[in-house]
Amino acid sequence: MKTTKRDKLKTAGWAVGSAADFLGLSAEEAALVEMRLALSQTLRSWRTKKRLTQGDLAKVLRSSQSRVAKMEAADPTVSLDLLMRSLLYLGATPKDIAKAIA
Amino acid sequence: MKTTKRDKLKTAGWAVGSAADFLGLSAEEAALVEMRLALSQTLRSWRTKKRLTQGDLAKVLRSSQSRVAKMEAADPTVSLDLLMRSLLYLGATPKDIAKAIA
DNA sequence: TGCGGGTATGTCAGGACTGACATATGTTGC
DNA sequence: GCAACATATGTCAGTCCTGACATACCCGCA
Repeated sequence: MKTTKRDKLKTAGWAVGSAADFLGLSAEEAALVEMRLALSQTLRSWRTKKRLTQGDLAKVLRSSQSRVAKMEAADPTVSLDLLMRSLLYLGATPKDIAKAIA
Repeated sequence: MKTTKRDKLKTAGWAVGSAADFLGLSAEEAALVEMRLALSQTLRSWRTKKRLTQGDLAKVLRSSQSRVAKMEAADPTVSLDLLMRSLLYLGATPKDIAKAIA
């Protein structure tokens, strides 16, 4: 979790669209980060809309509360795979996911 | 590579839209498979449009020809992460990716 | 103030993914 | 037929991701 502070800094005070490139990130890496961010926010909004706690969602996913927290924090250790799988298990469709990252 | 035959079977004779659920896959798993399929096809079409060989693309990605082949075959051992990263490095945007999976 | 439910952060063993290599299977032009 | 090139398939050691646990932080409430 060594990049946590940077990430918090990054997501803290900035508009979503402009996030994630004032460090030495290539365009591709920046796009990846923004996608991770977009998906994590979408995940949280779907979860809260369903009035589930992170623990509840963890049970659905057969994962753990801490991992859900990391997903929603767009922690660098969570993959896009996991984020997408989680959204699908929350009832989102590929279309919803597409809308989130577009 | 133990599920190779199933995958080949799966992708071989069927229309794209209907693929990937005539085995015991949950809706979520099926959606995941279809996304992998859609991305792999998109990857191939972007690569060929640019007239690159799998080897060329591998060099861009700092990967190997065999992995590129597996990506385009939607091999179960390639992650959505890798597919997306590859598309981005081919010049695709998140919007393009969204369009592919929608 | 202290409690209780919810969320965040750090860590780690084990499993999944990756790049690389070897090799097989096309495919094209001679 | 056979090179030369492109793509496919199998395998494996090293790396990264995952779930789980521990623990800290944050409220709202009594």
